Amino acid sequence: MSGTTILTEEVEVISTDGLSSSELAKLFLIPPSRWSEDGVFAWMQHVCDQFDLDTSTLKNLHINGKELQMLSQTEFEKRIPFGNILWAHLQFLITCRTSDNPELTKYGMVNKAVIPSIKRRCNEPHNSAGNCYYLYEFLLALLQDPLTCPHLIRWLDIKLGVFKLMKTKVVSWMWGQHKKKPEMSYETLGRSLRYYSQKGILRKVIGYHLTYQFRFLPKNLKVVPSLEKCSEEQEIQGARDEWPPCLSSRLKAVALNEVFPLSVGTPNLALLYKTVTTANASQNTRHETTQDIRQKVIHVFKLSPQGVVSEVQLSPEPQISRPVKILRLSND
DNA sequence: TAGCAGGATGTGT
DNA sequence: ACACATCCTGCTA
Repeated sequence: MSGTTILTEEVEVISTDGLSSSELAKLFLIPPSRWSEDGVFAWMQHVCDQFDLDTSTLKNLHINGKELQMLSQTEFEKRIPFGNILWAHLQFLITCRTSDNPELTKYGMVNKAVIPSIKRRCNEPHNSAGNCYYLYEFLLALLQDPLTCPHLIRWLDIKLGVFKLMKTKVVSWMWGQHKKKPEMSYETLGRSLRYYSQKGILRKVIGYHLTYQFRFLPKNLKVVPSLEKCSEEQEIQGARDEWPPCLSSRLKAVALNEVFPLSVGTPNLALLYKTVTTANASQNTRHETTQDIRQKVIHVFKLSPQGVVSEVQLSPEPQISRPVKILRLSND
């Protein structure tokens, strides 16, 4: 698809390889039944791209939105490549448009239909466990989905892996749907996040509500450009203002030069942070500077997958020369 | 009132 | 065993 393409009767967009996020946003504002063939193709391409699916099989598929919506689920899954995923996503879009929940509509909320499509990631190689979809993966998926990021959850500092939950109730609800726990609340979800702090997967950013830091990120992290309209720009700026550069630099100083990538064996990533310096750490941490800690963390990370988890805790005021407390956590 | 920390215990795989 | 889910007490902004 190239040049100017009419995606619907109303929306004209310029596209080369797929649509920009703003173009997608326009497309999603139109009922799927009114999408042109190119509109349907753009949507499919977007969804496939989100889930790393091969889009080559879509090129010879000539179907418009009206025809698409007339298909039963069985017909849809038979005719359309990755039909189960695309079906789920289509139902999600339709539900968004017709939901009587104003908040869900406003934020393009995810109906449970979208969850199976996210589940697709369970089949990826880095997940060796059978029932493998962890909360942190779920959050990462939301952070990479323009339907949920930045409305429900957003990066405050993507290089450092710092993110904020914008709509705790909705995100918790989604997690509950995924886990078939309709009573899921942020209180419960938050408890799980605190377990992640113990395991070294996340770090709570102290002094910032609903703000956490991934200690590892996937190499192929998809960055979602903002889909917000002008009316929401102030809200976005507000969120940015809550994350001053000075805090970024402090986190950087005490934590890592960069957020380490999640690599093969993601479910065991906590092990990556374990260190062989158990004895040394217990004796020598009282007068360490942040620079010492950073060096140690990097060193330890490179050294060994065995040992204890080190957790650096920040105080509200930056005092670089002051000793920093290290919480040592061990499964022993 | 909501967010947060973390202990105890239950549940499903 | 693991990864939560639930419930709880207590603290803080």
